[in-house]
Amino acid sequence: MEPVVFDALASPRRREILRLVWTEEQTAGAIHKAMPDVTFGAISLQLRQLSEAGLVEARTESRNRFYRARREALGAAAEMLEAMWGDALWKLKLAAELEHSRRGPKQVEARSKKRSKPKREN
Amino acid sequence: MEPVVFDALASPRRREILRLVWTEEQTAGAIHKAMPDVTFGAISLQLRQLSEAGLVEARTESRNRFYRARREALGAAAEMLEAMWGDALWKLKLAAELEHSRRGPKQVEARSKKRSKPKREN
DNA sequence: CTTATAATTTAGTTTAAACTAAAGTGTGGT
DNA sequence: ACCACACTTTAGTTTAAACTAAATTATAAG
Repeated sequence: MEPVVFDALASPRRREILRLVWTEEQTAGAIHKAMPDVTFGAISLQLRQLSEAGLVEARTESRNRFYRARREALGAAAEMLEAMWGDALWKLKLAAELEHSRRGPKQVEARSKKRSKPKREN
Repeated sequence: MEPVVFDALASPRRREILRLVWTEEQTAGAIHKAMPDVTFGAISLQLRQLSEAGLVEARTESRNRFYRARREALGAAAEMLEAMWGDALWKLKLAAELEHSRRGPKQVEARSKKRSKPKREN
């Protein structure tokens, strides 16, 4: 077991991404839609880390990028994760951990929403 | 598997402490002697974290405190750790990770050494 | 060519983890 | 009573991780 795996699994965000791509591949966008409390950029950065740790692999199809877990790279950790997701309270614990591990500036609002035609003054 | 276990194992320092108390109990002092790159206080804090995570237990005997791993609390993680320590390069990787995960002020010298009789001016 | 969509990358911000130094606690020896 | 020893705790410092916002890349479609 490579030490880098421990680092990758230390983050509740990355563990949740792993769960989402555990049994079937998902696009980066779909993963983001499942975790709308952070920006798309944040998800992309975590996907990069998982990828570099060898815990997920990606495939490009037109404009989409599909990710899936490399379960064979996780060894005994796969059992740990599945045991965790089997816990009736895992979702509650995840929420608490995500809250705790937050860093950086808080999101200003529910994200700008790009007012339809602000092109007035130019 | 409790999420707190992933957090505890994320630190190379804590993983190394676990290794030291894996097969036989060790005093806090002995653990510190094995990791003289940090202060006794730093070791004590990490032992507290491991203790609160349920990964070690302690017993007091006169002025000493003996710690040992609670391997039964680690489940599949025990295999992961042993697999890691079986890697021929684990010691090298540990050193790199310890260096990387350092925080806080650098140690001023090789630690004061308390000059024998500085009581001159008073 | 232009615009929209999907995703990545870059630069900058916030926060908790890992530390140090020093003070505190408790036990044992003289 | 005092001091040394073994260890823990507290207060304060440094740093990387996790984020945001914005710029960028790349593909597709009118």
